[in-house]
Formats: sequence, structure tokens, C-alpha cells
Amino acid sequence: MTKQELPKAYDFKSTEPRIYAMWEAGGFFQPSNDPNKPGFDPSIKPFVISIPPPNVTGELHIGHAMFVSVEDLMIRYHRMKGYSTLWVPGTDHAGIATQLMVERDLLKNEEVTREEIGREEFVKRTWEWKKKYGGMITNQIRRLGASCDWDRERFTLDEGLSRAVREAFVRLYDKGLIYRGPRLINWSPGLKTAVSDLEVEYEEEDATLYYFKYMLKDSGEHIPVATIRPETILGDTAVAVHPEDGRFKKFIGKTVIVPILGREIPVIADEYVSMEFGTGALKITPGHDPNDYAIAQQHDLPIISMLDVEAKVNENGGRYKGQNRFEARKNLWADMKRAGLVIKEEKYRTTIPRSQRGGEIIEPMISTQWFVKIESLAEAALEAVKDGRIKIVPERFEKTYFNWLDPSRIKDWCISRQLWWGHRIPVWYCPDKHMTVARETPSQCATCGSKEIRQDEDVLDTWFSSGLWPFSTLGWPDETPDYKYFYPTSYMETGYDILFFWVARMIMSGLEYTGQIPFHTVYLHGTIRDEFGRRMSKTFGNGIDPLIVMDQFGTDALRFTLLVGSTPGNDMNLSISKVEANRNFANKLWNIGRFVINAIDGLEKVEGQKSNVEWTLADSWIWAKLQTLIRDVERQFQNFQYGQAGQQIYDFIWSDFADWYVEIAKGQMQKLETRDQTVATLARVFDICLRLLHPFTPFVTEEIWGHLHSALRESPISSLSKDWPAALIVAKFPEPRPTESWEEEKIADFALIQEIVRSVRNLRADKGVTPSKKIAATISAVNKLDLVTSQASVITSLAGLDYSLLSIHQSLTEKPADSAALVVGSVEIYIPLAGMVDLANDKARLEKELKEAQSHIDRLEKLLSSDFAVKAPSNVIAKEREKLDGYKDTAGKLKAQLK
RNA sequence: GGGCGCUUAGCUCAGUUGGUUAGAGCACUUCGUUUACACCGAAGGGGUCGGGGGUUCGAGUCCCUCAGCGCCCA
Repeated sequence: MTKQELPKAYDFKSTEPRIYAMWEAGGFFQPSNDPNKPGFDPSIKPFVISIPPPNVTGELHIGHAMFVSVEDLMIRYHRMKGYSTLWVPGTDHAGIATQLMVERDLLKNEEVTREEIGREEFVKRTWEWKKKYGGMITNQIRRLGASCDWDRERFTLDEGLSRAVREAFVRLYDKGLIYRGPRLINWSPGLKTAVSDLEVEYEEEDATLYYFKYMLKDSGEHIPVATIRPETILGDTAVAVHPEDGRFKKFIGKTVIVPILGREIPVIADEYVSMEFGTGALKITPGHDPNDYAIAQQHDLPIISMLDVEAKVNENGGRYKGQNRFEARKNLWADMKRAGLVIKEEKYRTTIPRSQRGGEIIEPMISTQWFVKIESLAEAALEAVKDGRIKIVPERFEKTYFNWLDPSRIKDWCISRQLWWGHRIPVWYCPDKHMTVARETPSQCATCGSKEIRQDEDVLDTWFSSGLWPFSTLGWPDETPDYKYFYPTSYMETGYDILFFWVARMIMSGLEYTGQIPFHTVYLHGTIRDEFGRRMSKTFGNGIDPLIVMDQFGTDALRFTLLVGSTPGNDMNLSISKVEANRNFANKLWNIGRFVINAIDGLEKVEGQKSNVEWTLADSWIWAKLQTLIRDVERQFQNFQYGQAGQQIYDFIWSDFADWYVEIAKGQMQKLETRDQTVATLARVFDICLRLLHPFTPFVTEEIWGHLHSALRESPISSLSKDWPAALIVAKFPEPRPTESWEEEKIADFALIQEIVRSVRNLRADKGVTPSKKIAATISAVNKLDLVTSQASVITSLAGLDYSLLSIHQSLTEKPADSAALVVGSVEIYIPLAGMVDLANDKARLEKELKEAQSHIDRLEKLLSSDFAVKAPSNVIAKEREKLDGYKDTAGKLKAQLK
């Protein structure tokens, strides 16, 4: 019967790995209703989330901790609610990031470049790299307590998912929604690949505006032109002016000479040119500027590419060939200066396009790439949110979503990348340039039968495969049992920063390929910043490493902090002191558990003992408060108010349960007649607390619940746990029940007792009475006589009164001498403090209280004599009247005291 | 230029159908070794909710406007 004593402090370090292993071994992460297993019941509702796949070779950062915490909360809640729950884990290959990482490693350790070892060898090395480090991130996600079904883990380059990518590509191609051709795209010279519009960031920076002369052919006249990028002069094919511009009208149709190169180009008129900006004349470089490109298209101008893949000047740049863009700028400008073509330079602020990865300046370039025609896909995706089939939380992001997907504005998606790590485009070419687009790798050209075929060198944008994630992970394009049962998924939870990158593309892909929405709810969380609201960055060194935080304070503390400290769609400032406070909460919970378990262990089986007596006020009160909590939490979960839910559970456990009920229970347990039911109440309430809290802090709750369970099993009140499952993770989540009529009264009664206790404690603290000193008291309870009498021992023990020196009366004929008086509504408490404090001084205290009560009375009387009394709802008025009566009671008693 | 968000206690933040002199954690003050917990307990100080205007019996909560900060799109 003797139990092993639980340690005084919760040891998360030894607990977390053990509990996680228990869950995993127990198969609790798998759906309770599995379509691949016998006994499958298709009528049971599934709840499904596909994980936002982290970079396979990445390392855990605070953003991962955030999404894992939120998703695990959603999953655990639904699992406990009885859904057949599936959380599909996995990683993506992160083309550019991974390739860069491996390249860097090769250069460092073997001093070779990927070009030197060749594509085949490089891809082999990258796979080796993935095998070596690919498990790191998933193990770190495990540390966060993620209850995903690891048996269903996927990787975007898996055979199955690769098949899905080919299927998707071929289908789009067959529908004419994929095309290939030369277009002006965003080129990353460092990475030597195209990137999509979304992968370019624009920021205002200091730059220089260069003014120079475009000389007219066969004339001494010139047109002054200003540019941010003089080197692109080498690619100019026109000079444009506004058709109405009096200064330049006469030059329209004439020819000007490209500086240094001597090329002849026309002067054209276009209303796009702003007469106010710069000189009013615009040089047109269609090969290296999107706006110029558009103008060139309209005017049928030639397009000259003057940079190569590394952004070095090519053969079109004459003597500057081989120089990079910045050298060329400097040199060309110097040469122009010598030639007398320079007018001036000016400081200028302008937006510079930079690569999202690495930050180098993006070069607009003409390049042959693969594109997805986005318009029809966008339209369908737009409709799905507009008509409510998909809901975005918080709702305001729907507007952002609509704006981006606007079919009149959205641009085609460049999906090809000049990388080696990724899904190679499933297109093959024969020497006659016939294209073969196929799901299965072909052995010959589909047009001419030539065996000499070569696959397209490019790979697909990683987001192309991530866009298929919600269904490719479930087996699509095959109609697998998983796909049929679990698709469409339920929630898509991710950061708002990838609403376009990923969420919108998943919706487009889902609708296009599966004909269904991929999920019905999108929940977006914000970005985690440091405690001063600064974006975390490696260079700044203000990043918070979740692994270190977990080592210090435990996983539960970190999770609870992230969940309770954030609101949907809003950024959150994370501070370590909050995590520490939540570590303390875990410890508090642990110690409440120790107390409850000790109480259970202390019960002895007594034959024929009558244990079912009336509930005490405290029993009723804690139960009523618990029911309120359950109702609140349920409502918050329905509204995605997870932070509020967590906060309320925290407050209930700490403030109501631990500070009040547990303290009262100590007294109730000393009396034989209330002992069993008190322990039972402790156990029942605590059990429900643990269930409510489990989705937030799974480890500590599971651990204590296990101890609670085994303690109960061997106790006289074992019937309480008779239908508990083997582990908390699969226990039933508490269901709200309708309010019962007795609840309100018990809560109000108990509130009075709390007030009485507080006022005595207050007086004691105020007068410096030693906490250990038990003091006498006389109470005049008036209409609360029965209540106060029944709660005498509660008041006594919590307020430090001496029970043998406590007397309770309906009313007193005369007030006790040499006593301080406390007034709580109609109840008066007299504490004989003669000799301990100066009673004369006590008058000031009473006067202060009276003044306060009087100000309330004035305010409420004014309120109740205003329009409020006729226009406000009756229950609100009644509430205020009640308050007024209370203050009047108090004030009356205080006045009497002061006489 | 368009859109969105934020501005509440010294600090970091809650406060979602408007209900009545605002809550938490940390920090601060005083007291405390009552066998669950000092990763604790008790008591306390501290804000009128960015400025202005409006709607309403009633606004931190709705509307307008101004200011500052931040984000997204162009």
C-alpha cells in the first residue's frame, strides 16, 4: 500500500522522453479508425491535419515550435473528442536551401564545386546528406511532443510524391495550363536560377540617379536621360518620351546613339513616361526591366540581353564583356564622363529587388522557363473562400487572399528552377526538338520514335510539390483507402507569411487535381519576435533557440507560453521570463498532483462506512466553477481562442482549485464524515483539469494523470477511474453540460465566505499580526447566519482564527469592546485586538472604507435614476440594484461602527 | 499609392455578439520555514485603456478623424 514518494519538483528532463516513447509505442498517434485495418467504420468522422513540411535538412527554430504547438493542440483536442485523428508528418526537399548547404559542405571539406563532380554525383551526395541529417528536424519535432503518425511520414522527393508531381505536371500540360518560353523573369545570379515573383523582396534603399546625354544622330543635340542603372545602357533599344512633352516632341521618330557602343536606336513616344520624373525621358532596356519590357512589346522593339547567367556583361556589351554588373556600371560611367556625356549624379531613394534567400540583387532577365497559367486556377481558389467552403482564421486574411488571387492582377507562375536537387521536369527532347511529356520515363520520342532523348535539365519549384501536400501525402493520384477516408483534410495551420506561397497554391492545386477543397479551415498564426518585438535574426543574435528553452524549462512550459501568449494571426513577442513562469505552472500542477495522490493513498478501506454525505459548500462551489470552466473552454476552442482557453484553465487550477479548494479540502479530510467525498472531489476535479490542459501541456499532464490513475485504482474510491483508458492522451475531453439551477447560488455563497476570509487576512496583514497567531472573532451574520455558521471551520482555518474563540450570532446587542470591526455586506466581524494594536487608529481605516462604499452608492444611485433604469435590460439593472444594496448594507454598518 | 494590424499597469501581453470606476505574468512593497509546492503562500501599491470627435441609457469593446509604430501588395 505504501506508494513511492513523488519528488518535490517536477523533473521534465527524465519525464518527457519516457512519456513520448510510451505514446509512440502505444500506437496512440495513429488514427483510432484506420481505413487500412479490419473493423474500419467509415461513418466515424476523421480529423486531419497535414503538417507544414519543414526543410528536411533544417534545424528547429521558434517558428517550428509555434506551429507544432498549435497543431498538436488541435490534434490532441480532437483526438480526445473522439474523432479518428490523423496528423501527417513529413519534410520537404527545399531545393535551393538544401542544394546550397551541400555545395557549401563540398567546398569546405573536399574543395570541389558541384559542377566539378557533376550532376549525378551531386544528387547522390545530396541524398546521402539527407539520409544523414534528415532525421534531425523530425526528432526535434518529436521533442515538442508532436503526436503525429510517424508511420505515415512523407518526404516530397519520395517515390510516391514524385509520382504525384509528375501526374500533376502532365495533367496541367495536357490541359494547356503549362507552357514554356522566353520571358522576362527574376534571375538570381548567385544561385544561377530563376525564382518566382514571390521570392523577390523589395526594399527602399539609397541609390544614385545618373543623368546623362543621349546624343541625336547627326546633330549636336541631345536628350537628357536619368537612370538608376547606367550599365543597362548597353542593352537599350529605345529612348521614350511622353507624346505631349513639348521639350522632346521634336525628337520623336529620330534616332539617338547608344553611348560608347554607338548603336543606333529610335526615340519613341509613350504615355507611360512621366514628364515629371527625372528628365522626362526614359531609356528603354527591355531585356532587364519589367516596365521597359512591357513598352518594348507594344512598340515591337528588339530585346537585347546584355548579361549572362552570372550577371556579367556578355558579348552584347562590347568592351565591357566579362565585367560584372557593378564593375560595368563604374567603368561605363567613367568612359561616358570622358566622352562628355555625363550631366550629373544625384542621391536617390528607390526600391531594390533582392532575393528572399541571400539578399543579392535580383536581375530581371529574358530566359526560357516553364510557367503555369494561373488565371483559371486562381479563379477557382478565390471562389472556394468567397463561397465559404474554406474559412480563413482570422477572417481579415481573406481580404489579403482575395487581393492576391485577383485574376486580373495575378501573374503566371514560373515553376522551373535551374537547380539539381528537386523534381526534374518530366519532359524529354529528341534531336529534332520534339517534346515528350510523360508520367513514366519514356524510352523514345513520342513524335519521331528517336531513342536519343534527353530530359529537361530543370527541376520544379519546391512549392509546386508542396502545393500537392495535403493529398499527395495520402496517396494521390491513387484512390487509396487513406485518400478516400482522410481527404479532404480538416485544418491547415501555418504562418500568415506563407499564405500565398503555400496555402493559396494548395487550394489551387487541390481544386484542380482532386476537384475538392484540400481543407475546410485555414488557421494562421503570427511571427514570433523577441521580447522587444524585434524580428529574430541570426546576424542580430537575438534568436531564441527552442531547444535551449526546452532544456531549461521543459517542453510544456515553452508550448504553454506560445499557445497562451499568442492570438490568431498576430505576431507575438516571446520572453524567457514567461517561459519560466509557465515552468513554474507545470511544477504547481505537479505538486497539486502530489497532494491529491497522497490524499488518495491516505484513504483506508472501512467496511460499511457511510461515505455519501451532502456536499459541502466548497465541494459544490468548485464543481460549479469547473462546469463554468468547461463551458468556457469549449466555446473558446470552437472560436479558435486557444490562448484564452489556456489562460482560463491556468487561472482555475491555480486560483480556484489550489488556493481555495485544496486548502479547504485539508480541513474536510480531517473529518471522517467528509473525508472520502473530499478526496473523491479532489480526484475528479483534478482529473478534469488534467484533461482540459492536456492539449496544451501534454507531458506533465500525462505523467501526473498516470500517477493519479494508479493511485485511484488501488484505493477505496477506485470506481472513479473504472472507465479511464490506459493513457490521458486518449481520455475523453470534458463535455460541457447545461447550467444547473443550484450553481449560481453556491458560487455567490462561496464568494461571501471568500470575502470574509480576505477581509480578516487583510486586517491581520495591515495590523502586523503574526500569521501563526490564532485569533478570536465574533461575527454578526444577520441574514447569512446559516451560511456563516456552516462555514465556520472553513473561515477559521483560512483566516487563522481560533475556533474555540469564535462566536457567531444573528445580531449583537452591543458591539464587543476593544475590537476592530470588519464589514462585508451585512456581515460584521469583530476581532479583539486590544493590546495588539492601537484601536484609535482603526477609525481611519473604517472611514476610508466608508468613503469608498459611499462613492459607489452615489454612482449607482445616479445610474439607477438615469435612463439606464428604463432602457437597459432588466437583468443588468437587477445586477446593479443588488450591488447598490450591498454597498448600502456595508455603509450602514460602517457608519454605526464609527458612532 | 492601396490594404491590414498594433498603440491597455514600469516591462511583455489578454480582454470576439458594447453592460459599467479594466485582468495576467514578470518587476515592485510588506509578511511568512501551517508536512502539495519558496519553481511557494498571504496581503498590497500601480493603468481610465495613443489624441480628438461621434453613436448609445452605457464604449477598452462600434463609427469618424488625427498621430506614432509595424506588416503586406503595388
